[in-house]
Amino acid sequence: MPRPSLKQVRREQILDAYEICLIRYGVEGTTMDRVAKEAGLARPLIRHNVGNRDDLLQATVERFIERSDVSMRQMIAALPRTDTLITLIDWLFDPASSDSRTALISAALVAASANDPNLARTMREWTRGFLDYLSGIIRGADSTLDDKSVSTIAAGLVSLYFSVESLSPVGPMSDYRAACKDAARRLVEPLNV
Amino acid sequence: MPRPSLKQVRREQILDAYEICLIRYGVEGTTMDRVAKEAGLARPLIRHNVGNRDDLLQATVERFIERSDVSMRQMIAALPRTDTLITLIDWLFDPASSDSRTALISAALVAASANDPNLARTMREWTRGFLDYLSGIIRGADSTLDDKSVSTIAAGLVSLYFSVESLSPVGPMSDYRAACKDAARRLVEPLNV
DNA sequence: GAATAAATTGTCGATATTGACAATAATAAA
DNA sequence: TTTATTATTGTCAATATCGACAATTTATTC
Repeated sequence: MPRPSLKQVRREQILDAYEICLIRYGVEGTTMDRVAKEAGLARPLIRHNVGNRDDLLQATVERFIERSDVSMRQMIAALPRTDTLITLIDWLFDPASSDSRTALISAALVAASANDPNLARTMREWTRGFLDYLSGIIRGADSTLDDKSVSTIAAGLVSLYFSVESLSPVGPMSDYRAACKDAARRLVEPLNV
Repeated sequence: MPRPSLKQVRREQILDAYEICLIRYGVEGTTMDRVAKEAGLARPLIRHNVGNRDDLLQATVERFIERSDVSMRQMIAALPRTDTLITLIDWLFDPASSDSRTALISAALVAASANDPNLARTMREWTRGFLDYLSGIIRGADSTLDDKSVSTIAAGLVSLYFSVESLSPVGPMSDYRAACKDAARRLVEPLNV
């Protein structure tokens, strides 16, 4: 009887646009008009389908965490049992398979955490979760490693990866990327891969 | 005869305030009112002493580059001849001596580079300069190193350092900081310090 | 104390942004 | 074809922000 609801479609469409603005203008610089224009929708539709500014941010954060969780599990499932870490490093630092979106969104959210204690807590937990995922991978690749070594390698890989991707707004820096990949390899070199 | 000029004092005061806003709200989220309130001055004084929005950004970028250049040279001059890299790592990752301002400002400027090709070029050059400084330190610490190793270590240290400092808005993560410091040590471990 | 040049304050119009509500158009089922 | 429900558009007032200029105050020098 009713007209079919597009709310879910529109919602994704709007959150996609919000993410792009988030990367380009940051949390405080993202206006409803910019989101609307980016989404190709009228501004009242933003409100109709998602809500006001705060609702947009909250919905984006929730979707971001949900998605990064899913893609992390998928990546873990797709990793081979041998040469696990070498393959992981290839994926993380290959310019073709690289996806700077996650890093750029997290950078914007971390920056905005300075004014938003709740967001700060969320992003702190998200970071810990990311490190935990990586720790699991490393432990699985070399079960003889002690805990300290595991967290050291995990922190090193995360840092190198996010540094490279976060720099993408300034344009391609392929030599820096290659150097970071090499540094990552050196970190895992002494291990039993 | 004329009233003594406070232009230089006010200018520094205003640029300091702008930097704080830049870290908190980003380039697009920093308004003249926020800068004025942060500086404790009336808004027209911002215009009188520095200029409009664009002038503020440009002046801040120039001062940022100038300052980071000076502090980099000072740090190089202050480094000891023995245990150079170990000392450097201690400085970079000691929470007491750490200064997240540089990293947070550069993060904000890099993010804003997505809309501003000129800024992108500037920040790309600044990053290269930062890497070059570090390469020089590393080469000075171990003159037997080949070029590739030097740039690998430099990229690794820069990545680890900026990752740690850029995370500061979410609050202290002392274990992550310690893990990154340990990763940095592992990178320089095989060297003749 | 008067003159001069700068700092400081006051105020304006133009535009941007938000939140909210009303009105209209569209689509599927009965 | 009517009806119900939703999408979409239109419009409004309140506020925020910017750029600009005029008016006033202040401090130094003569």
